[in-house]
Amino acid sequence: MTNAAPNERELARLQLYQTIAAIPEGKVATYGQLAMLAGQAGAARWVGSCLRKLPPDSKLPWQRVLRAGGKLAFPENSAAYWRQRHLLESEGVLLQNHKVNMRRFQWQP
DNA sequence: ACCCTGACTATCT
DNA sequence: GAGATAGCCAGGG
Repeated sequence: MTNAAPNERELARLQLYQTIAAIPEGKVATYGQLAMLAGQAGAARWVGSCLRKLPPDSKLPWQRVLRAGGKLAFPENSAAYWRQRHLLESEGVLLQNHKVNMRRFQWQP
């Protein structure tokens, strides 16, 4: 370890993973929401970077993480978009006009 | 230390 | 309601 200070950052990352794992099937959360729950309010982009680093075989329900407006974070023409969309729909999270109705599907811990 | 990038957001046209 | 803009945090070159 190069850091003398105890890694606040890594601790937050673990808490982030833990929080994401707690999102129930059929519900979704936003990047900003998760950042706040992980004690890193305002760090929505940090959440995204953490998810991007996840290994392909991760058990984490990354598909339940959406943008604030209910849209997926990927462009609609990308493979990742449809991968995530199919996963969500198989859990009962439906999309209308390329976005999820947050009023209905957002997780509220 | 500086600059750029990104699985982000809120606000204003 | 769809773009453009400006904040935002953390990483990496």
